[in-house]
Amino acid sequence: MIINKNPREYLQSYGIKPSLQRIAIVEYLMKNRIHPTIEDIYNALYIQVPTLSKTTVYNTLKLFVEQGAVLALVIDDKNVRFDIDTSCHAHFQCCSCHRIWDIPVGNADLLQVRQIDDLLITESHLYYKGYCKHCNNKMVGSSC
Amino acid sequence: MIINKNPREYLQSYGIKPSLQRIAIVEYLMKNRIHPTIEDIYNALYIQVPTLSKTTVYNTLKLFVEQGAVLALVIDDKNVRFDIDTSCHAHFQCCSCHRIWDIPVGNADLLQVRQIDDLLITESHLYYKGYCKHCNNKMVGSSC
DNA sequence: TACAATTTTATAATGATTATAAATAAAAAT
DNA sequence: ATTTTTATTTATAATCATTATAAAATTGTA
Repeated sequence: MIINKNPREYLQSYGIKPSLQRIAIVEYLMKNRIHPTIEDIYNALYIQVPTLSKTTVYNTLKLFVEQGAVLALVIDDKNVRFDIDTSCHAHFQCCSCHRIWDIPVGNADLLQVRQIDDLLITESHLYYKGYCKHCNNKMVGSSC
Repeated sequence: MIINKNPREYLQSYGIKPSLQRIAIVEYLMKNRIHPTIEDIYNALYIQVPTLSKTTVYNTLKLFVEQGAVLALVIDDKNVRFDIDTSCHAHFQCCSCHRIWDIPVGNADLLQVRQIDDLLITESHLYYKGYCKHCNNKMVGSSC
């Protein structure tokens, strides 16, 4: 799935009707590949979409995830993060600044959605935790 | 690290002073390899340790995780799960019944704690989501 | 225009987790 | 053994992400 597509078409390709709010949200996800929280998205958009409500952000992301247009990342125990890049890659979260980065996976075999035992697997997630360059240098306090 | 060890020695080997409550909790984790939540642990133990408080379960698990005696699993967005098996393995969570199982990893390379770019990696987690045999047969509703 | 369906919104409710500070227990010192 | 100090446990309240609910606004359609 190409991400540098116009937001409207992107939504439609996943069977999602493109409303003003939905377009603003995908657009934000396309341009800000920081694995944002609901809060991040809301804070960034309520200026340009003044009527926006946080409930709408929750509802919209739930819809996007259900339709497969966005991936929900459960890595941080504090907040769910969202990733519009649904292609095969891993993540790294810094225990100190809590930012999340994409990590390419060399051998993607382990992440291939496949049959294991009697389990029907629909998603695979690989993530690392540790300290980013900045926080490791500064020796800033942990919280993982 | 051997898990079939007596709880007291296990705690001591991680530099944790073995109190009554702490022993009850590791013992529970050793005998019930179901990746329990705080709630699960509390519900199972407050009968045999009547003074037990949920705050203690939170505090204790936090200590165990900090000392490396137990692994915190962030897979389910609802609750953190705990695993006393800190050896290299993956997990599977059923989107319907929310149970979590251990999955062996064939090639553990991806999960090896190592240096990537400028990142200092301290933990790796691989997990799958989908439907277990029981829920897939019964076609029970999702919630992932 | 009027009707129906969808989407958005504000508000309240839920529920996991953390903060706080008092109570208890254990260890050390006298 | 008794006091003093430290560590641990506990009850309670606070926080904060997420969900539920129902009303309001918007869109599509006859």
